[in-house]
Amino acid sequence: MGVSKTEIFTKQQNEIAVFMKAFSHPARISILQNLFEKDTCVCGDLVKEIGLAQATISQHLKELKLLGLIKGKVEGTSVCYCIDEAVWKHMKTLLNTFLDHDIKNQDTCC
Amino acid sequence: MGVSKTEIFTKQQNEIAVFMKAFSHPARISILQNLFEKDTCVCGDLVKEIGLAQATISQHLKELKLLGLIKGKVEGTSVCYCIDEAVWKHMKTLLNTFLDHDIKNQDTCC
DNA sequence: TTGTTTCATTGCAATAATACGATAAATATA
DNA sequence: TATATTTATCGTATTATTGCAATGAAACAA
Repeated sequence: MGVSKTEIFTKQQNEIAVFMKAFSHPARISILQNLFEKDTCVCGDLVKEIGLAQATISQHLKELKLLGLIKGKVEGTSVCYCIDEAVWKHMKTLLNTFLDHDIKNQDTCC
Repeated sequence: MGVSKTEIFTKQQNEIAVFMKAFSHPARISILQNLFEKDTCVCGDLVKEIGLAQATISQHLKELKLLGLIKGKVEGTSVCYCIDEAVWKHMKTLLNTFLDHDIKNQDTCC
């Protein structure tokens, strides 16, 4: 994309953007929803469930794992993925500081 | 990025991803925070405040406007941008249906 | 009218993201 | 050991995103 100038923004602004980017693709939304609903902990199940190539799902899982939102446990030849509760809570708190702003000056402008 | 296969996901999953993408760049986070804090309603103020080129800020504003999150009112030679409260609320409700999941099976797996 | 200010658009270069086939790596099974 | 199963990684084609200089367009001021 051309380099984002992260250095001119605050740590918090960059961190919010990074989490939001993790959620900016419907495949990753679907993966996380599946993990919440359980049963489909395993990579292969997600591939069947979602309908993208195995390599693609694996790549999306890697991104979520890199951010810490999910963790994987090897079980034989398959891998079980789960949400990391602590990171998820941290993320939610962070995003809410941004989303829960009050809208002022609704009358004085626009 | 290669084409995202939006057709294999639900309407809701795609809509969540679209809003998240709007927030996936620190410049757009900063713009919205500025609009919340008011004073810097005007495009030129945002350019000074944030420190990206005028063309770049204008482009980010366009994306947010296209999504409906902000609206602009021409005032002479300048343009005043504000949050669209209704769209913002809709977005928050939508994102919370995703973010507010309960984490089950924390014991049975991973 | 002429110049000034402010914002949007265009065009381009650089880089990131998406998707998938092919293949490697690791474990289980016969 | 040989084969099958499952996941990760590599390579690559395609498309999207970021950023900015240059230029337009619109409103204002002199």
